[in-house]
Amino acid sequence: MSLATSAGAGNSPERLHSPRVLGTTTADRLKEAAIIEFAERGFHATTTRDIAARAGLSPAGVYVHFPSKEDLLYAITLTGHEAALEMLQEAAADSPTPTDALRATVGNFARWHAEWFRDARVVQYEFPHLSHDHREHILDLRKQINAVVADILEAGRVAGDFDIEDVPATTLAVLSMAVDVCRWYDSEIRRSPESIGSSYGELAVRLVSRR
Amino acid sequence: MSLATSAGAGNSPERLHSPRVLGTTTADRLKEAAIIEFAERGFHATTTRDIAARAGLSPAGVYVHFPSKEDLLYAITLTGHEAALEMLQEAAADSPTPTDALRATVGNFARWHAEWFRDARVVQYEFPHLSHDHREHILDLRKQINAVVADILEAGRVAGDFDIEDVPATTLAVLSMAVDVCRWYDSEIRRSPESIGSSYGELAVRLVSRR
DNA sequence: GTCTATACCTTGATAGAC
DNA sequence: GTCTATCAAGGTATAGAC
Repeated sequence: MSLATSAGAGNSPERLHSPRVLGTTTADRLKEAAIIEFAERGFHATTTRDIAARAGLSPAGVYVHFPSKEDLLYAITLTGHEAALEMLQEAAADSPTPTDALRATVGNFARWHAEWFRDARVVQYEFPHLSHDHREHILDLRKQINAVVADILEAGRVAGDFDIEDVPATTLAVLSMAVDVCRWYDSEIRRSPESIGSSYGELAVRLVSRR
Repeated sequence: MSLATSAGAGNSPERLHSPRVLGTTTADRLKEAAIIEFAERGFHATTTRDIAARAGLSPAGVYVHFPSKEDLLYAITLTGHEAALEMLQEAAADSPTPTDALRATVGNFARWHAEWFRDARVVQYEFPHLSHDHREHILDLRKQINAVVADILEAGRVAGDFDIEDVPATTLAVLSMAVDVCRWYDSEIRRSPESIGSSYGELAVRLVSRR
């Protein structure tokens, strides 16, 4: 599945890039289990016994695949950030104008935060609980994510399409809208991730377009 | 200090309603200490020993004032939600038009999430870790907070000032922008809470105004 | 209301058999 | 690679003196 198809429209029926490969190996099953537990109760409230039980292993079985609980969090966080960044870069590359690029990136970003809300919660809320070195590495990916949108806003401002006072501040506000989706979205919500994505894409365009 | 003065302008130098009374009693000192610890490391990662030490008490001293760690979280969460709701209601009441009301409420809400970012993080991120009964009660306050903004958007839509397709969805998006401020704001950030508030107020107006 | 001392439990992680 | 058994540390909360 190529993102190219969904990037422009923002409402294609196929799922976005999965932030993980599903259940292929035992390590993947452990990541799956840990995502569900971390998202539900937080990193520190989750025990390695919870994770092992959900993955169908004994408590000791976890440590064959990950040296510590924090390494498991890091693996999940890394995969999640890489998936999100890749998705944004593809969406930006496939868009002919800054307006299209903004709609596609913010729309897909919001959609991703709904579709993979458990992964997103771990990515966004458990990030501060990484070890120092792991956090530094992830921070680099976060800056790249920010830069994708900042570059679009700056290009649109220079081209005269956008009316923006402060590009970094507006980047933050626009990403905030999308990130916060994972806080309130869950499986009970009636609206589809595609619908959320397309409306957030439009909101972002509205927020910056010259009138 | 009345909020009436800051509600309209959104950039007055006085601080917004404190979500707590500072250091008056031992219970307040414990709340202060717990806010710092919960905001920094999360509810479950914080030990009652951490809180007691920061408040200058022995580990056992906490239980004279709060029956459990969760009750301490509830007390903080309740005060925080009440302060935020009161602030929004005053800001809305002091505004003559829907546009002014939206600018004032969203602006002050964003400003509050910067100025009291530690309190806000506890309010927003530790909410799921409350006990069932406590969570239900807080949920009621959250619905009232939502309603303040939803009512403003609906009034502006009916009056023809705003161009909104879906009022509940737009309410969510606008509040999301402001709530997410507490995720990235901290004492290192150069921008003042007042400046954040006034620019987020403008962004909200831009997002819904008929052009 | 605050302390010291401690009960009792759960935790992350390891040892060693299979 | 998975298990059972277990450790050492640290957790929340309580008892009882002052």
